[in-house]
Amino acid sequence: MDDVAVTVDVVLATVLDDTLTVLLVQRGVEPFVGRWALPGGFVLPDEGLDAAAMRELTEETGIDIEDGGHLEQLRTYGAPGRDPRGRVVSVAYVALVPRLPAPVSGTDASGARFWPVDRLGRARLAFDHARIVADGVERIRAKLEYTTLAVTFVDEPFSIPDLRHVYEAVWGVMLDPGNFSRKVLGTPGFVVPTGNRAPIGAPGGGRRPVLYRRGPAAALHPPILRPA
Amino acid sequence: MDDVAVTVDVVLATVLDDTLTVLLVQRGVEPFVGRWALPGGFVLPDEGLDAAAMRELTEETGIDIEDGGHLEQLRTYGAPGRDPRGRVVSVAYVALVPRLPAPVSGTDASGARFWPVDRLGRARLAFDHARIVADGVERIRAKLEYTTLAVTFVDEPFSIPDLRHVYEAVWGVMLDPGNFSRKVLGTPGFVVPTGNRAPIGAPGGGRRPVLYRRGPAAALHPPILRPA
DNA sequence: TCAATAGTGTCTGTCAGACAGTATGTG
DNA sequence: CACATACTGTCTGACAGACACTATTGA
Repeated sequence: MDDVAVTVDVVLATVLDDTLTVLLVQRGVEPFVGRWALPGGFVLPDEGLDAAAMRELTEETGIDIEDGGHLEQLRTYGAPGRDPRGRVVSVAYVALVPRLPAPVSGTDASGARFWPVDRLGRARLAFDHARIVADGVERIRAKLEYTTLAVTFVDEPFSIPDLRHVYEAVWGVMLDPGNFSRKVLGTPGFVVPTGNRAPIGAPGGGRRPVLYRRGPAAALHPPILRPA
Repeated sequence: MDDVAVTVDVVLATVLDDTLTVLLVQRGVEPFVGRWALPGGFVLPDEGLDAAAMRELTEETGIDIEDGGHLEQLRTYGAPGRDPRGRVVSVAYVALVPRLPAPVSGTDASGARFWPVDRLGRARLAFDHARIVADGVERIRAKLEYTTLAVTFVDEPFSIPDLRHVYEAVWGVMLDPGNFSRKVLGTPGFVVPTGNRAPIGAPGGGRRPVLYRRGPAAALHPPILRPA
């Protein structure tokens, strides 16, 4: 009755070069040697699921979710046959972090890099990880609508246009700068002003935007909806 | 590494007497003998998670989700110590069904009944099932906003006021009959008219409402939002 | 100077909610 | 008749999206 193994897998997402990307590791062991996969691994006997997700992420990539990041459970994948080694049930997580130092490979992985989510057709992911990534990306896109999670993708301090670039990258659309600015500033607790403006010398010219930090609000009322 | 057991637990909800209720079974075996708990049990070695949820529901209560019901994964609970028998990770599900025949007790359960969700303080649920029920109820309340799931709570054919009573029961609020009717009929594919009206002889008098069946639409654009 | 960007003002169409008014049923 | 319920009409305030306009910067 308990020859079932439980693993965690993490869809770690960030915005790089105005593109939504997820972290994949190249597998160094069987099965699927050399293929790209989500960071993850077996849950230890006395370890909570969230703790396991954070530990595996650190072990395989050197990334610590604690500083400014966000981690939440996505869903659980348990179809028989999804892992050739036997019955493996995987609890998937989604993690969001600001721009990062380059990930480090861990013991079980021979490489790690961020992949743009719209270039994943090339990656030939191991197991059912393509499906898990797709579900995770959709979760992220949906959550930007009615939560303030977008701020976990930017470093402080940030400007309203920085935040807009996050929405544009994640949703793959262009938003009206004026309407977006009004919307964010009209939501109490979304961002708090620092009193400063961006330093002189930014490329392209233009008025220097006001800088903000993350606010205390978590939910968004009213939501910022994706264009139809 | 795999002395972890995987179970499924099901929050089966229905609307009875204009009240949202969930099905609980009284445990007949240790641990927590005599306490109320969610129907559920161990996943079999070659069984998918969804299939396990349906099987356990039928075994413990005699209820088959197939006819007109809805089943979806809720989330996974895996804190160490949540089950005194050892490490047990539980994949929780939410199920919605129309009014039902009385549930039958199964082998592992000495009783089964529907509990109104606002009377669960009395029930002293086993394990962490109080938390799971709370999460499931919140999922249901949220999903009524932007999906057509409410129709899975009513028998066909049904009237717009029937559907409104579902929303009122689940959300615990009163809705404006006129605005609700306009909203539902203005959403293509939510309901399809049968051409009939409710039979003469309903209690309370009043104009006979038009009867409908479930429509093909799953999502709701725009959503029906809970009042603030 | 021109080009680019930040942010405000303003208008318009859509929609939610309040509520009046009409149609149709029971007692 | 009185009364209850179903449903339509209509108004108002909030908001999204389009877009003009001003302010501020680099080249």
